[in-house]
Amino acid sequence: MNYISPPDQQAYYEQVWHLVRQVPPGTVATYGQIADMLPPPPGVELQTYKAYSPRWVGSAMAACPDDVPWQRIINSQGKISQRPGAQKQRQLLEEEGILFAKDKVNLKVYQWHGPGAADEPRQASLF
DNA sequence: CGCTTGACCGGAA
DNA sequence: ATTCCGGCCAAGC
Repeated sequence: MNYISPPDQQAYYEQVWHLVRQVPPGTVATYGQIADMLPPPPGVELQTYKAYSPRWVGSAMAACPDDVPWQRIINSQGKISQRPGAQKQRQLLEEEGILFAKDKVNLKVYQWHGPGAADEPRQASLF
């Protein structure tokens, strides 16, 4: 299988973690979605970024600190990618109230819409 | 030093 | 719906 890594892996991972920490309980985001919310690192062509960034997000999840809700990141099909620990991920999501139908969640219902989206708690307006 | 192995995704067949 | 393919790196053994 092909693979490439971001130029500054650590810096990129930290951006991913920062974003994932904002995903609220009871909602999910996809690897590709998280990747698309971040800018391509310096020197990475957009095309290259689009091709590999979802996997970079996956790698970031594999190495994330304990305070990152890694379980809320699933694949673009609404399923939990096969790996050791997948069962626990599903359990954690179900504990947050997410329902699975035939091993997949309905993204139209549970997908996070990004920072500042309508379903997000928000700080009071500055005006 | 030389393998092996990765939390992905969209389009084509 | 399902399988296959390209994308072409770096850490760990």
